[in-house]
Amino acid sequence: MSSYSPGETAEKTGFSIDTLRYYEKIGLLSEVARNAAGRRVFSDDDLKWLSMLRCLRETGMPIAEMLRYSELARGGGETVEERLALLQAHDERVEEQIRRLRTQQKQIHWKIGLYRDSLSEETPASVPAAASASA
Amino acid sequence: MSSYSPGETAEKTGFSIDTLRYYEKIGLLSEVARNAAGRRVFSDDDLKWLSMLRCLRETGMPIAEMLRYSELARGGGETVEERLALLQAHDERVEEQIRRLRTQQKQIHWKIGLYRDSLSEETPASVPAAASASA
DNA sequence: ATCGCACCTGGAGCGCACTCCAGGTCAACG
DNA sequence: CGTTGACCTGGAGTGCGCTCCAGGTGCGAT
Repeated sequence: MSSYSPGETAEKTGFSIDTLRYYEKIGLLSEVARNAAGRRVFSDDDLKWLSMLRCLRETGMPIAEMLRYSELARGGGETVEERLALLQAHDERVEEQIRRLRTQQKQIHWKIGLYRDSLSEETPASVPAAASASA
Repeated sequence: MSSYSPGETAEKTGFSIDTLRYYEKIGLLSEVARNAAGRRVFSDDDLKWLSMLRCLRETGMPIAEMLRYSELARGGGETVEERLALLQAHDERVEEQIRRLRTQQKQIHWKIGLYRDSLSEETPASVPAAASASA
């Protein structure tokens, strides 16, 4: 197997058909092949590329930068250094993102702790041990 | 000290003055105090609340849900359970977010590795050992 | 007195990343 | 031969979260 209808591609990549068309239109996807009827035919390479796009997208890379990356990727071997630099910069942002999430998660955990405490202080007189018994 | 001008507040919280006004308008900030001239005067409590909002926002909680949380917070002690549940649910999403980022980061690292390899294969004839020597 | 400045208001505008729509084509199925 | 369904196009619309703007006010410094 090596070619996929738009529907299959949407299903496999998690992008909607509309998004696939949109990505092609703005140049993230460089001229997808067509069959006799003018319908898109995605290749295995397209799927691989889409999976890379998905990864970049979900880690928060803006479309403009993915576009830059796509252009480089089309540019052949001379652009490898620049692509490397771009990915490394992005990787650092992802790292930073994770660090921040963890820091903020601590704040959330602390708040959750406060709420837990305030709930356990509230029980003494009110409920005669209704719900929540053992762990 | 215990009261802050809009400008100070913006500086300390990282929200723009416009955003502070917007948050008050939509109800994330419940009637900020005013001085004689009608200008906002933020309290220490406001700053604490804003820091919580910032934390939720940056971990990806949509405004609609922060709104729900704000309403609960205004609702007094009876809403503690619900606030707890809300934060716990959010915490799980944050956890999931971190997991996904890490997974995707692996894909990025792998790609970076490919680029590194393809660069080191390119050197043999060209450069006579210019940059990058040890380590 | 008047200037500059930080702030006020209501409402319009923006950037991003899609998402939806109307109207049309083609292939296959009954 | 008619209908269905997946797909096509260009372009308009959407949702989110701000951000900007015009026009105005009050206060301290010159």
